[in-house]
Parts: sequence; structure tokens; C-alpha cells
Amino acid sequence: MATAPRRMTKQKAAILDYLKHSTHHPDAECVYQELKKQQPELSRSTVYRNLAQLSEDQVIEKMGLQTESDHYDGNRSPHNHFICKKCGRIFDCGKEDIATEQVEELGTIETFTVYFYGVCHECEKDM
Amino acid sequence: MATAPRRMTKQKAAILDYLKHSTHHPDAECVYQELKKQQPELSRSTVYRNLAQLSEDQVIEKMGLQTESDHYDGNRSPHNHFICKKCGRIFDCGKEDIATEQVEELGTIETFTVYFYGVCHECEKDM
DNA sequence: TATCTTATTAGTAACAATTCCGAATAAGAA
DNA sequence: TTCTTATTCGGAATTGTTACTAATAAGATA
Repeated sequence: MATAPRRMTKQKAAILDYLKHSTHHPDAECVYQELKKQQPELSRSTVYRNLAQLSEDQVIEKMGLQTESDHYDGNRSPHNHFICKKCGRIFDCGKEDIATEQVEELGTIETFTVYFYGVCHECEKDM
Repeated sequence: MATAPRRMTKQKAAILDYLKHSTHHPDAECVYQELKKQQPELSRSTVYRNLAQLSEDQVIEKMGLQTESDHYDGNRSPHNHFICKKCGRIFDCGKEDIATEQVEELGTIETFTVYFYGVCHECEKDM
């Protein structure tokens, strides 16, 4: 079966507009709370449905591992991961430097994102 | 208040041993199902509690964004993210190449992981 | 413009991953 | 061995997300 045709609604337009003009990577609840100010009758499920559809259509990006549960890694040395979007398996690969050749051995890269963890300078002031 | 002293238990030891000798980045349910074979009385909450404690103690790594909800990004151009582990804010930074200088402007990097998304060669055979 | 098809909606119930609770247990210090 | 309290089990509670249904409205067509 083919993908259902999409219709533009004022709810979807508002969600998209909000995300395109945001830089703080909101979650579903944040989008809902913000847009409810302009559209009090807006439903949470509408927000969730549209966020899912928009990321399926690759108009926006759903961040993170995109798995339903949290995963843990016993290997504490610096290394990268390749996640197969089909089987969901997570492979270790490479070390420290990003050498995509090593990743290509595992699969075809469609996209990647680097997540850095630490404390921002603003917060460092309060520590 | 100081961190509570830790005690080693056979449950915690089994969880740790399993993670250290695994390469498939299991989730909590996977750890639970596997260890229950040896310890039938093992509780799910014990697994969840220990995974949380071990990652808090940085003995293992909890993968992904480490936020409670999913976050979305309207910016579809290639860029990296810096996540403050204190305030939880997610900053955009850099482009394409990993230039840590740009990230250092936002905060102090403690660790980072690269997540590549795509389809593994094994799965490509079935497409 | 009026009509028609069906994608989308609001609202709520259901769901799944995770956390919380309280009484019983056991790690490890004294 | 005794004692303190971190940890356990098991189930209930919570929370982010998805599924369901009747009503609505996008947008194609006449």
C-alpha cells in the first residue's frame, strides 16, 4: 500500500512553524503547551500524531536513539555506534576519530548526529 | 547530602558481568530476561534500579539523549548537538565536520558519542 | 460554488516502559 | 556475632505515548 496523501491543517502548520522557528529542541508536551495558548482546543494526540508524521516524512528530526526502551553499554572506552533502522541492532564501531570507512563496513550511512555531553558554561557558574 | 555507600550484591554483580561481556547494548528487559534464567526470583525493579545506579556511578553508559521524553528538531541541515547534563538543554553546534572548538564555546565536553543511522548490510540483503 | 471523499481532529481509554512503595533480607562494618 | 541500613522482591502507581471513535474539514472534482 502506498503512503496516504497528506493534508495541511492549521494544527499541523502551527506545529511545523513552531519547530522551524525554535532552537531549543522541544518535546511533545512543550509543543502542546505552547500552541494551546493560541488554539485552546488543541489535543495532545494531535501533537503526537503530527510529530510522528512529520518525522516519518523527514520534515523534522526525531532526536536520540529512536528505540522504545533505554539501552545500556558496558564499554566505557570512547567509541561510536551504528544503529540499523531496520533491525534496531546497535553496533560498536570506530574509536575516537570519526572514520566513516569503518562504519561503512557495517552498513550504509543515511544520517548521523554527534551528541556531546557535559556542562554548559552558564551552568558552570553555579557549580 | 553525600552519596549513599554502595554494597555489592549478587544481583548487581550479575548485571554488571552481563553488560561487561555483552556487545549488543541490551535494554532493561533484555538484561532481566537473561539473568532470570540463573536467578528466577530476580525482580524487574532490581534490574532498573541497578542500571540507573551503575550509570549514575559511570560504571556503564546509558545510551541516547538521556531525557525522559523524545525531542524534535526542525533544523534538517547537518549539525551536531551539545546536551548540558545539568540543565538538560540541547544546543545546536558545528556543521558536518567535528570541530570541538565550536562545542567548547558552549560548554566543557565530558564525553561524546556519534550515532549513525542507516541500514546494516545484513538487512540490505532482504530489501 | 456545491458536493463528495477521506485525512485529520478532539477527547478519552489503553498501553508499555519505568519508578515508587513497604516489608523482608543480607552486605559488610564494628 | 551483632547491628545498621542498603538492597531486595513484587506489585501498585506513574508517565510518555499510542490507539480508538465519532465528528470535522481539506481539497479534489463536477
